Amino acid sequence: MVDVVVFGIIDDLRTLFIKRQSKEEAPDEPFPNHWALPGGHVEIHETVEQAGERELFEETNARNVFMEQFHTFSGPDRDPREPTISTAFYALVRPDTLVLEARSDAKDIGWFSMNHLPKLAFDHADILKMALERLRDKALRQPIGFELLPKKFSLGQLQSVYEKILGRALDKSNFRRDFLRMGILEELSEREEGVSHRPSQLYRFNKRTYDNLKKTGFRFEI
Amino acid sequence: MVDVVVFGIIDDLRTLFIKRQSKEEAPDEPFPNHWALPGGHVEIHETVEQAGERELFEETNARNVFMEQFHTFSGPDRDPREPTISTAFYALVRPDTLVLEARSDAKDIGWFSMNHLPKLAFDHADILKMALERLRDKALRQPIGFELLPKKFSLGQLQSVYEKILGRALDKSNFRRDFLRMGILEELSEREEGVSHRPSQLYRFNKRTYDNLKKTGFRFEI
DNA sequence: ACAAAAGTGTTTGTTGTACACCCATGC
DNA sequence: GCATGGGTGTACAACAAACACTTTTGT
Repeated sequence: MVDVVVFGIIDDLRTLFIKRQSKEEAPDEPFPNHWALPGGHVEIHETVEQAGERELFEETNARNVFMEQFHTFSGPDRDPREPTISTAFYALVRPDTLVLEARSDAKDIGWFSMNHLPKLAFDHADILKMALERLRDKALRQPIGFELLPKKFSLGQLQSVYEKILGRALDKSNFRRDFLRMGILEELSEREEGVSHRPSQLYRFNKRTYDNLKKTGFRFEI
Repeated sequence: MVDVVVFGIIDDLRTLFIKRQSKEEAPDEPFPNHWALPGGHVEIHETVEQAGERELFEETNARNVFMEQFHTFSGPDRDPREPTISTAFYALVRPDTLVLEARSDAKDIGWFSMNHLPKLAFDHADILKMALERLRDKALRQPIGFELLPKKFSLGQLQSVYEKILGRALDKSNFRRDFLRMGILEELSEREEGVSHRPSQLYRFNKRTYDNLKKTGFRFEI
């Protein structure tokens, strides 16, 4: 099996859950009416990565999304029906680019803020908890903030993303200095428009430069 | 399935492999006479962690060993017989405490230095490569060097372990300063004996202090 | 003029890095 | 006395952290 923790930013950091069917709709299914992570079985010809991507696509119609395996959960009691082994992934998406769609076997689909979670099915609360830990760890060591932003963004937006992931405030001056020093941001000739304050400079992430730097032993770190 | 990469230090950093049977002994088994990682199936009542521990015990008679899950490998072509999904672990042991034992279905068992590896079965070379990456990453952020040393050790031994894990030289003065500053080493009233140079002070790792420090947000780092 | 966020500069203390050097022991 | 690894001290550069300040926009 695979389970996918989908992170996106809508005001704050949120994750995507799917509502399971009621007792009447599916008498044999455990955790009726509970919210659960998107996921499912691995097909015979697939890798677990492919299965994760497929499941995500089925729910969100999103392709080419940042996704990383982080842990495999197992044990005889995870699912009351039978022992299961499930590899868990976290994915980073931009919610505005998705087309959510509750499939036949799901009643509903929705975003939940980390501080207002519903009751979750199975051990999905544990999976979510670990996903968040890993995401935070990752954010400090690899430039993944961009995955949650549009191509063009301001340093203010970028800082905000990192603050939401890490759950703590960052110093503006230091954040900018550090990020610009790395040289992986490309300054565009565009600026923000229509805001009632000084418009911000827009940047984009230069993946090529980052990849080159990585080869030379450079280590991203916040 | 589970696979276990067992690391130990014998002169340099080595890993434990098991020799598969020959074509004559087991005509239907793939990779005859190849060396392979210890591993096997997950029993119905087990977690993958328990399966990893069991497999390790069966080969080495070692219990209570540091072991960590690091990745799940999958895909239809990993095993020529059938698609398999295997969760991989790395373990840290002290080779002198083990009782190696080639089980019925294995011809031989042995330690191999990372720079003199034999031809490996399946995708075990990939698994080993990732295990080493993860081990190095871990070594920089968590005090695991002790797992490869006896209870009592000198700072020189400790530094040597880290150098072997990381594959690069470390500055003696800085290494000592940093480690002692953390306060997780307990100075013993013993010193090294019978060496033809100044005898070294012996220490032991104080896990309780480390756990307390961790709670206060302390982060081990080299 | 004011609010609001963008953007800059500076100061202070801490840490990383690279050395040079002294110490205790066996041979 | 010499070789060997243990153990210490220091100087410089780089960096983290905290904070105050200036700039540019819309209302």
